Amino acid sequence: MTLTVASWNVNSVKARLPNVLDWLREAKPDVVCLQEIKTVDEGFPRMEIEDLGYNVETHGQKSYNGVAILSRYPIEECTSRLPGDDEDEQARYIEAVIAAETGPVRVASIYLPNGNPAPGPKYDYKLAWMERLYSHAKGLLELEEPLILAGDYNCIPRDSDCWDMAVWADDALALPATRAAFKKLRWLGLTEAFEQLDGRGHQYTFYDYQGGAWQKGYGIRIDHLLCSPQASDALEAIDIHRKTRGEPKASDHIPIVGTFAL
DNA sequence: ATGTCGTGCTGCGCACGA
Repeated sequence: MTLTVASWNVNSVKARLPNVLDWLREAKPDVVCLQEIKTVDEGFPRMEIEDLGYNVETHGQKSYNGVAILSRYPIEECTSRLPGDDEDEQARYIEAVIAAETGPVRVASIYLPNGNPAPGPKYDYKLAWMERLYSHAKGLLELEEPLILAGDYNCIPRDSDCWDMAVWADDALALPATRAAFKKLRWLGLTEAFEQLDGRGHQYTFYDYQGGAWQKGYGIRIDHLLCSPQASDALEAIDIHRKTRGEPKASDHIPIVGTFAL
């Protein structure tokens, strides 16, 4: 059996509904982690997606942020709060246990803060959020189960993951402290799926709407699947579905899809 | 730097976030 797990920042699920439905019909992913749904739970196009055979869990917010998990398999536990800050109102995390054929698989949909401008309070929030994610992931890894933390990490891990490092050097997505926090997360024992099976430079998951970035090839790789050892051992393929970026009314992000023997 | 996009109110143009 294989389980495909995708991550896609859709930049408004309501504005993107035709694109999302087309892609679900074509790619038929088993599990999808969505980010930036930009709607409250009641506004999520639940029925349209359920009609394609998905169970749906959302953690929405008005206007900004918002995450969701779609699954062709039953969703067991589901929580939508990253521990560590009771004051945090931003909907950036949802975690669920998927009842896959071979057993439970824990999946989280992550929308890590952008952090610009840096330095500043937004960057402080980003780094604090990454520290909270680190602490939470540490606990999850102790469960020793297949775990996939999928999402828009707003982190460019390497210079070769962007089209021109000179442009991004001072950006919150590439600053040394951002990379260090991302590295620290991986050092817990999480494997980045793309790095494990591919690792080439310049394989982007985001192209800005501005300045004809898509046409010029000016992209960055910021959407990642981080895998526990039990998930990493089962990883068979990783694909970036570039075709979606060329469609009318495309999201600025591209889905990344992992295939697991789970 | 910018030939951008989506949301929602200050509302039919603008501010904000990305």
